[in-house]
Amino acid sequence: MSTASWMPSASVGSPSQKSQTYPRTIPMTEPENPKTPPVPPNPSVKPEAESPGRPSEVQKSEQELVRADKYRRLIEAGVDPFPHKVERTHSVLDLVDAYAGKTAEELEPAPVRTVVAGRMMSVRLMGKAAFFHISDGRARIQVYIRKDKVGDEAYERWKLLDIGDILAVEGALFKTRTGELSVLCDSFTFLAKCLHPLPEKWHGLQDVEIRSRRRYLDLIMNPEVADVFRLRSAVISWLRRFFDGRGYIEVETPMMQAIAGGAMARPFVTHHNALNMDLFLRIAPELFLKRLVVGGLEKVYEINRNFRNEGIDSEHNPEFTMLEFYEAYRNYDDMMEMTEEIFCGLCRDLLGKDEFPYGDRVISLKRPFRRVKFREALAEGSGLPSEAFDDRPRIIKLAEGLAPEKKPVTYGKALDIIFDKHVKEKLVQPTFIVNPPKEVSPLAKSALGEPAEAARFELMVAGMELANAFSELTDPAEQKARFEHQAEEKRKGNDETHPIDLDYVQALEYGLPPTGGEGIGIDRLVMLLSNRRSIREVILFPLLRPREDQ
RNA sequence: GGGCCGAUAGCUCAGCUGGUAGAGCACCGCCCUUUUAAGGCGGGUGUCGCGGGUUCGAAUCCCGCUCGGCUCACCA
Repeated sequence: MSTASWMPSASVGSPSQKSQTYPRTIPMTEPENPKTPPVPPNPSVKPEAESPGRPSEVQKSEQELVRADKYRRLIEAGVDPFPHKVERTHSVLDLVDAYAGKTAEELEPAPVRTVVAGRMMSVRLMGKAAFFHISDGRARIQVYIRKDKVGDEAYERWKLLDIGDILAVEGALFKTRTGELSVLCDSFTFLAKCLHPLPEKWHGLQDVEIRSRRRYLDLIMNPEVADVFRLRSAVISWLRRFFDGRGYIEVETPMMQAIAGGAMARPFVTHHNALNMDLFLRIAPELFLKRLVVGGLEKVYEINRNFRNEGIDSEHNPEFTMLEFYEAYRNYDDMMEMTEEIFCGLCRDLLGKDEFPYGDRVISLKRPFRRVKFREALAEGSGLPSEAFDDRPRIIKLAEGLAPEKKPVTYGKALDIIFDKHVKEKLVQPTFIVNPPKEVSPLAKSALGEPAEAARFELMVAGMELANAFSELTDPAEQKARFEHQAEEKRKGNDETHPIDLDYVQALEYGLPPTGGEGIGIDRLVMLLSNRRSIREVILFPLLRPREDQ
């Protein structure tokens, strides 16, 4: 939303003019605007507070008109509408942490003076005095304002504030009769007007759509939402410390790529005008990171966005954050060790325990995690005997029955389908699914002694795939053959294939040392640790269709 | 993209087989100087998501659309 046209310009509120009468009537009706809605019949609202001029030409509600009018009266009373700064002595959290535990007797002899600022979240007005709470997002504190303390003029001006307004309060700390830490207000400073009513104090903001579209409102009303994003930030900095401490370097590889490789997914297409070429937003950084390992950067990691042009649901957002890391002279067994260290370390350091709830289950992150071969997991989850998986036509037929729209179904793909349908959701406790079929892993080495299997694992927790790692395929000829096989699959109508990247093959021809690589989906990791069932709860601004009225 | 469900006051929600919309909070007026979901008295502030249709009459029934949720497909 652009700046509201009815807002006073900066000069209007400048200090030199602050004692003058506000020179403009507010709000201004644009005379040529025939859509200006009729004035609602409300005798309590002054006529000049009506006829809104919001750029969107959306009619203001009664409460918005009241707020706009109070704001105008504040400015007319000489209040700077946009002050530059306020010197706080404490954050709200500072005060609560330091003094909430003190008794009235401890506070009284030497009252602590404070200047504290926040958003007014509730008001209890009692004639010549009032209590209200202010919040700065991390904590809230009560303020007691008395007419005989601040003076008649200031008290009347305070009454022009609404729930949602931001102000600074100066005064001394005390405890009320009921024992609540409070600030006895000597004076206050207006800092920002909230021109819209806030959601209800008791139920708050529930509407999932509004919570995502106007995340700021969600954050104002639902403090636990901010906790999720603080946790997300802590997860990412923990991971950076982890890798930095092990001699990894953090790198950034292209977001815009001529060939969208490193995974099998549909990319977004964009266009470069000067080069007159289409480019793809990356679906994975993998092939670039391994080029760096070829170049001698033996330990690299990247935490960044990937973009996949696929469906949206509670586990998928078109842009999502991925950690990928590669270490030379390692294999996937080493990556399994590291994965355990990462998950258990995060849990221990950020949650302070090795168990936590997820939905109606308790997830227990204790080393070592269970390790199950892909085929054994299939047998376990599907109820079929292990030998049944040697009967290839039978397995393909079974998979075709489970997912009739997926053609052609190869043996490897059939195993994948059965896994997704029968096994995945049963894997609640952390489980490494080891050695999936090679043909769905075109960038991984074959498992030692098992040519049909990939030297790869996926970590499943709470039915979600949290990590995916393998011993990287380093043989350029083999890699080229795998790419060509993918292209052949594509010609057969399989749209889940990896594109040929001959430049990457050339990099391999210079020699990629044995390398272990892994990807961890940050969004899902945060979902897990914060007990959120939807990816939209851990992404500040998830993709939504735009709305005209927003 | 398919199926199911939803959209009513600023917010959270009621509203039956069709008869011109209600509650709590918020808001407005009055009273109230230690309240805390403050309290008392008075006031409903609405394009019932949008557009058609049926009907004497539609929030309600039918059709189309928009946005969202769940789910299936796709994907991580």
